[in-house]
Amino acid sequence: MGVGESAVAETGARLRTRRAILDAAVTALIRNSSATLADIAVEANVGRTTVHRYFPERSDLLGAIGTDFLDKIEQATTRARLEEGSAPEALRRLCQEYFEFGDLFTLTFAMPELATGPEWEQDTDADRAVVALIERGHAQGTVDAGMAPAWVQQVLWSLLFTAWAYVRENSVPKHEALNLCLRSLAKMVSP
Amino acid sequence: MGVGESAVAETGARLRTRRAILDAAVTALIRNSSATLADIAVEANVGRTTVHRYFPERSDLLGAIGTDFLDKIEQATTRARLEEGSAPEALRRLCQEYFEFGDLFTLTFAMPELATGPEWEQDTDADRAVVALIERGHAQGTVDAGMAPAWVQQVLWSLLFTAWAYVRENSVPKHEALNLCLRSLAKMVSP
DNA sequence: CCCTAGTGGAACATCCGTGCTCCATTTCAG
DNA sequence: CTGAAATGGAGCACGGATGTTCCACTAGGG
Repeated sequence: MGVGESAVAETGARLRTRRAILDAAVTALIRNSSATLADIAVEANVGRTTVHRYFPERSDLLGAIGTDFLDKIEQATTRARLEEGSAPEALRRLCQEYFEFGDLFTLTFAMPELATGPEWEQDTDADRAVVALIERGHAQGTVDAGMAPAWVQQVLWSLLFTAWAYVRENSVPKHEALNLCLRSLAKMVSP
Repeated sequence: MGVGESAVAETGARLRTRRAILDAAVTALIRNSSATLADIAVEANVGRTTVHRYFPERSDLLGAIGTDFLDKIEQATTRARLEEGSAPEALRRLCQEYFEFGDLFTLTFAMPELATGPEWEQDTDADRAVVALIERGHAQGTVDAGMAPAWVQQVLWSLLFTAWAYVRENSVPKHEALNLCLRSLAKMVSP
């Protein structure tokens, strides 16, 4: 390979394999939070050796899952356009955007170690945007002033987790859980 | 030992040791959900041998934690006297009773395997009492009919989890988190 | 006071996940 | 078609947790 290989974009095949392993890891770890690298390899239809090639140590894989999640959160937050409309409306859009990552929220609750490391220590842009949104709601009187931004944010996350658990355990259609989630959140923040 | 020893009440010392190990296990597992039996023994100020004497296999210990939790839930539910007063008032009492077990809720979220086994499969008396409470609220118009009993129950659990996480991560006094929890729940169920 | 239940510690075999190496095979781009 | 890239599989060493046994010790109840 040429000089500076580490900075060069990876070939298509490598990217695809990497994604497959990452996704398989999430699936396997949700099923059993102490899933083996061998389990993950099977889930990804890949040899265990290949997993080690992409993620030398287990912690590398876990870290990559966390970083990937962080990226998705960031993008979803952008898509929600939190500056537009009333605060409750924006919060509703955010909840809808986050909802599709429900399995990742579930995994993060079960494996707090995923959410460790430098990137998780400091506030992300998404964090700041959400806090700003709640504060805007406070200022405009559309969000209950008694509900602190950090509290609302944490409840949002755990409501998403709850919604997915509700779907799994009660075999309820996803949209129904999402609706309960949206309604519950709206009622909670309403002044 | 005499005939029927297994049915005989254990001596005081044994009961105390058993309790110590159980409590230490919860503490150690909250700190690190993959804590070693050796870690737990240290936390309990007990030899690892002793742990094995009380719980031959690791799964025995985990199972005992789950069963113990189930007992506590049961007792707390009884104390809350769910039949008395309006449904929202009773729900508030229930939340207050459950709140003290916050660490156990946290642990159960992180280790779903604690909540497996026959006792967890079927509905407990506590489950039925809570469902009946919500339904009473529906009938009397004091609880939003759109909030299904199972949903309310699950949200209650996750709000308790959230409240404790909120305390840990934002170094907020417990009573403040409890208040947020109670207010949030009350607003969600209000019609 | 005594003795017995209860305990602590050391030592041991075992199992399992991990990280690594080597080599044969497949795949894909030029 | 050809060679480099990518993969899969077997094998191996290592570490750490587990479960078990044995023995010495201590504390507390009769």
